[in-house]
Amino acid sequence: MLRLSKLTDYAVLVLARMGEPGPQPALQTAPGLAGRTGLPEPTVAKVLKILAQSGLVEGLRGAKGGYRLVKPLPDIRLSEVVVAFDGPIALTACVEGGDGSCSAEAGCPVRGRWDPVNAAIRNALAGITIADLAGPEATPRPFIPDPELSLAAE
Amino acid sequence: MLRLSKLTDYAVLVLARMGEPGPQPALQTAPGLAGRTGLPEPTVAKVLKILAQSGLVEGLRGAKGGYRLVKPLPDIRLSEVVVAFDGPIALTACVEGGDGSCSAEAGCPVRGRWDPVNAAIRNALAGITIADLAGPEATPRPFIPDPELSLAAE
DNA sequence: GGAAACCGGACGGAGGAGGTCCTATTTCGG
DNA sequence: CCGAAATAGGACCTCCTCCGTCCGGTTTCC
Repeated sequence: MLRLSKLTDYAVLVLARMGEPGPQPALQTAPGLAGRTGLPEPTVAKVLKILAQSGLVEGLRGAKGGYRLVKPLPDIRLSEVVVAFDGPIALTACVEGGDGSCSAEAGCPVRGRWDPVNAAIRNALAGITIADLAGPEATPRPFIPDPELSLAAE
Repeated sequence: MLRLSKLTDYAVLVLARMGEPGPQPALQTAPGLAGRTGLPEPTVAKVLKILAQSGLVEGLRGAKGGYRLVKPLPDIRLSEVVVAFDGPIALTACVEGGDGSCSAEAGCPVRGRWDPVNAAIRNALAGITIADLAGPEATPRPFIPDPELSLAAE
């Protein structure tokens, strides 16, 4: 139903918790965040692993290790999180170079016309930061979408 | 991967074919459209049934029956098609009134903050018509998204 | 050297989407 | 009056993807 995956949802929650000030403002462990978010610990660990692979958080190994935000919440765009978990934002499979999987590729009237739609979605998600979703204590920055991106003429 | 369902994709194709002028500009049968789009006939029939239920096309029964567009392609918003097949546009399950399904509902830092995101997606999809996806022969109308909807302040 | 924590991958179950088919109903044409 | 053509509305089954979990390996601090 045009849903993003549950992992993405969890990731926003985890990032929001990591961003709020506390006793350990910088370094947080997976078990600790699991307890604080109310999510099961293996799931939180998986989320953090993916976030680390994407470069949105930094993982420090060893005892007294943990995860640390690489940049503050207002600088993390929602689109970055979505891409990390759901892959490139593309509403249809008919995007990346025609690999012949589409049977009616030749003479398809909508060939290549989904790109402006994808760009519009991407733009919408890029205009919202995790700070916007985390709460009012974070400092949101206003965002004006570029009209050219909403319906890009070729 | 933030994909919309295949049926939605097919629906756009079918609508695009229905909109282009031809020998029978108004009335088209499911088998005929199947042959013209290259899609399997039962699938096209299913798509048309759903489109008819949503009021986007009108079905005429009996021999010499078929389907007819209710309004021209430039008046059909992509969001209408998406809603018809994928249901209400909501990126997360945490939207409609808290039914207790969310375990960490109380004290959830992102509670209710997804609504602006959903509105932004909805706005992006509403700003594109099937005519925009069908080809240049249809008359596109320029669209300027409302910045207020992209990141609605409460 | 042991404990704590991250890293990477693998595995199985559950849920939803996709595709097909069947029957009933309506309408046109002979 | 009857048969053909086409829509209407389901039911059904299969397959694929996501989700949650777990395991072994590695790194670092006490």
